[in-house]
Amino acid sequence: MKETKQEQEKEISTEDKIKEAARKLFTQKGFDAVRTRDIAEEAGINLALLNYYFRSKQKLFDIIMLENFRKFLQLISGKLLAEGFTRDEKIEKLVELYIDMLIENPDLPLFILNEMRGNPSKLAMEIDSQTGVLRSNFFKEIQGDADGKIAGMEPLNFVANLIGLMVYPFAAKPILQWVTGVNDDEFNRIMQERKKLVPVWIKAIMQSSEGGREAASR
Amino acid sequence: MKETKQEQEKEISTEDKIKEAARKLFTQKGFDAVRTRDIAEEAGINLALLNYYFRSKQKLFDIIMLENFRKFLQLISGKLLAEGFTRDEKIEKLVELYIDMLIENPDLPLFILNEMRGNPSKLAMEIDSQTGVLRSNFFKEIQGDADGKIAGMEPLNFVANLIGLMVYPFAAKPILQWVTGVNDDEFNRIMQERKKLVPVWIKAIMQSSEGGREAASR
DNA sequence: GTCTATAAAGTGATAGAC
DNA sequence: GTCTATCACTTTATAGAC
Repeated sequence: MKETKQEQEKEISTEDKIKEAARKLFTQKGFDAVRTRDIAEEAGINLALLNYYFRSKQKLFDIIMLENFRKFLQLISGKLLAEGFTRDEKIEKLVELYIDMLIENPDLPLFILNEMRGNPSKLAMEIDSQTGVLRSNFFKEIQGDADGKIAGMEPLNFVANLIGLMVYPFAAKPILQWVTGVNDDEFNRIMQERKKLVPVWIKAIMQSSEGGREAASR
Repeated sequence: MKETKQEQEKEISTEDKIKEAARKLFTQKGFDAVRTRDIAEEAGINLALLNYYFRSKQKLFDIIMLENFRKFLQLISGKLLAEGFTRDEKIEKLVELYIDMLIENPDLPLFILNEMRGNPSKLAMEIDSQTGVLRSNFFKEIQGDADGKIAGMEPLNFVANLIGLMVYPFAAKPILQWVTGVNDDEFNRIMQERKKLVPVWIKAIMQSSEGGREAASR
């Protein structure tokens, strides 16, 4: 019989089918815009099964949300930053890992930005405990100056610039494609190039900010 | 009688009260997350009046959406760019105007990003005709090179970097505040400073990208 | 585990009195 | 113009048969 373990080509449990359908839709459209019926249809199962496996739409969403946050934060909190690399090397590796992840998950940035808008503190604590990232970790690893600044910049500016240069093109992908007429393949090619470019730009920004204090560093 | 034109302190028409309540809620939370009842309550009026003045929730949303887009695009399409300024001057003025606008309307970026995700082309054409911005205008004014690049960069990279450095801190405001522990006042102070910093950073980025082709421009 | 049928609550919109 | 009451429909969630 063809009833063994691989019926057609992939054997996915019903629970996972629902979860994957939910991940896709929730990440793309957010909690309110998705109906449980959409998820059931996308998963190819009956509506009642959703409540059988996950107690409610909200609980299913919470699971997806936590996993999405973890995916987004694990790179920042990763051991990478703790190894023996220089600051520039840390930035180079972080950018490469991050942009690769973003090419695979282009909807993640907007999802995160939207979720953080609503419940920053409530979510944040949950995430902190789940991922083990104390929010100061990132800074310790990236080396602040004696006055708490990074290369002469406000920490907020440094983080905003670094994360923004990585994340913003993905959050604004439709706008940028509309403005520039770039198609999906070209977009991904440009993002690949940005893996090398963003670290260069970040260094240029840091040098322009450091300029005022120490005339020559080498 | 106290029934003249200024009863308590401000005389706002019911229609405008509804519109302002709708603008606030729609811009903050998006179409799906807002109930018509929320708008009515926020406006301090009855639910039925919403449908009396605006035929439906959707029509009310469309009005807000168009106004939000116009606010976001008018600076890019403004006459500023067409005056006799140099490229650097154009960037300086654009950044200053933009960040001032964003400080006044911090929810605008996320709203725009979310709306553009769904219906880029449909919306885009509507906007184009409403605002009179052909999407190429911005590039003409900002001076591309002979090969279509801007200071040696892909146009998409130039736009993403420029807009991203202005917009991203506002889109990610809660995250950045959580990570850095910065309060609202400090955040706004840093954004004020960014009006001067972003142009400097953009120039640093352009120089690092131009480096490969022309050794010295001055 | 999976389905159909339906309950229970929410939500946009309108009718009609004032 | 503004209100109350209510309709019509959607949506989440569950009960119960198989």
